[in-house]
Order: sequence, then C-alpha cells, then structure tokens
Amino acid sequence: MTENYPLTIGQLAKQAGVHVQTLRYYEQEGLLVPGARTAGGQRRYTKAECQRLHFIRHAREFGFSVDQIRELIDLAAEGNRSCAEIDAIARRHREDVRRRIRMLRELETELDRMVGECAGGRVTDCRVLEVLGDHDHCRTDHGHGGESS
Amino acid sequence: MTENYPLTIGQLAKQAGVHVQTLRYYEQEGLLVPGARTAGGQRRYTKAECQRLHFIRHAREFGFSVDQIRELIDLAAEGNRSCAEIDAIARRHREDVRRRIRMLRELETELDRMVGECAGGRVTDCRVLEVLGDHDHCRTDHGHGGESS
DNA sequence: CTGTTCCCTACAGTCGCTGTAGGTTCAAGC
DNA sequence: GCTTGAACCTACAGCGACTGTAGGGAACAG
Repeated sequence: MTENYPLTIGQLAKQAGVHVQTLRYYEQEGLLVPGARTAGGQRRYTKAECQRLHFIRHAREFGFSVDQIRELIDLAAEGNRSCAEIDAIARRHREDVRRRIRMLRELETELDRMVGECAGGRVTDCRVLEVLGDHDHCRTDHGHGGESS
Repeated sequence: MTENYPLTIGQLAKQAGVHVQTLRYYEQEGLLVPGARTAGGQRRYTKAECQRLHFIRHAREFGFSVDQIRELIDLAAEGNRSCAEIDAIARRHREDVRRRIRMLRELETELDRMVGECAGGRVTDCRVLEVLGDHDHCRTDHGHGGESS
C-alpha cells in the first residue's frame, strides 16, 4: 500500500489483482461506486473505496454471492444494529458450502468406483460408460434432483 | 418404463424429470437429436433415444460437462477402440472434483471460525465483517487466485 | 368444428465475470 | 502548444447449462 491516492481504475485493479472490467462490473452492481471522477469522466478511487474492494474480493473468495455482499455492505452501513442478520447470512452460506461438500464427496466415491474398475479393455465393455448408462450401478443416491454447479 | 414409443417431447421430459426446453437444448448441442418428426414438425423419440437421455442425465449428475458428454458419446460410438480415453476423461473429472472438495473444506473451516466467534453484538464489532475485511484474520490461504463456482 | 393441450421457433435472462469495438482523456516528451 | 501512446470511456456480446417468455401451429377429444 505505497500508492498515492486517489487511484485510477487501472492502479486499483492491479493492486487488488482483478481486471479493470471487474471493477466496472462491481460499480454497475452497486458494490463499489467511486465518489469522484475527473473532468474528463475517468474514475478516481479513495483509500476507503480501495478498502471496500478488498472486503468485496475477500467475501467473493469466501464464496459469497454479489447479492449477499451487497446485503452485507448495506447492513454494515447501519453500524448500530445487532449483527444477527449478518451472522444469519454467514450461517446460511456455511450450510450451503457443507451441502456442496457432501454432494461432491458422494460424487467422488462413485467416480472412484467407476475409474477403479475400468480394466482398460475395449469401449464396448467400458465400466465408465456402463455406470453412466445405468443408475442401478450406483450405491449412493447422488442426484436425481441434485445440485450441479 | 411402461410408455409406448415413440414419445413426444413432453412425455420424455416427464419420464426423465427434465424440462422440455432442456431436451431442445440438448438437441441444439448435438447430444440428443430425435431421428423422426411428425408431418407437422413435432419431435418423436424412440426407446434408444430415451436411453441416451438417461445416459446424459446421469453423466450430468456426475458433474460431467455437456462437452465432456458429447466426447463420451462420440467415443462410445466407435465401440471397438480402447477405452483409455474414456478412462482419462473420468480421471480428469475426478481430479477436478477432488480439487473442489479441498477448496470448499478450507472455506468451511474459515466460515466455522467466523461464525463461531460472532458474539451477537453490534454490527460495528461484528466478527464476520471483521474477518471479511482483513485477510490477516485467516489461517488458511484460501483464494487469492481461487476457484469460485 | 371447436376447444384445449401440447408443441413449435426464436430470443432474452440467469451469474460473475471476460473480451471486444470504437472512441476519448491523460501525462509525458519535444 | 503539440504529438504520441497508454490508459481510460461506453456499450455490447459471450461463457455454461439451462430457464422463461412471446407468438404462433399441431394434435386430438367431443
């Protein structure tokens, strides 16, 4: 943080390790609107705005959606309230992460069985295709109303 | 499977538990093109086409992409070859699943610490916001070039 | 022949960016 | 002051795997 403020969009992008277009996208989504522009219309970011970007990026790395982050920012702005809602968002998100882990684990188990039993013969006898073609091969009830993503 | 063939798109969709539009999408992507249409232009699906749909759905539940599935179908069509390529696709996919599990586990750990330490006070003291605002709070080096999705 | 239900094509929207086209502004060097 | 080149601007299309909508045609029962 040896930068001198305000920063241009390119400087901020570089500092935060994101693309310039990402910053314009965050602005469009209402997450990070620079308070000032030059006479010619170019964006200039203050230190506070840079800190907000770090918050946003960090929350994204935690897997929070842009909508959730907007909500967190709005709640944070009313600093005097109980943080119960913020806690609730984080807990819901954790449940979501846990659910995804569970499904991926089941998937991994099935893929292990599938790959392990492929003897490397001809395609017509391929275990992988066989398993994919018939749900009865599966032990766990992955999917049939599942997640993806 | 007490249906009488050929099936209309709606009957097939219902049987397979997918939307009618999804079938049209699979056709557009070259995964499942019905061999016949009525004089009026409506799609009719044979039993073999229904079985292919089950293969496709099952592969999707395993997290294979539409591109990967097209590749699997193409390889399966040349039934006489070695199934090494099919095995390779499955193994690569398994690696991908494992990588995603690892990242989600790290995320879960951080969310646990975050949520666990929120005392339920005022927003200005909220542990969740604090952690999100400062990467130094994290033990694991999740992200900073991470996965998402 | 009418009515209802299903089907058709074509296109826009989802999410979180990324990439492109075509034009403008800024800062540095002369 | 003038020129150059990099960085900036807006607006829009594309990704993946669907989902939803609009406006119309086909199939079938009564």
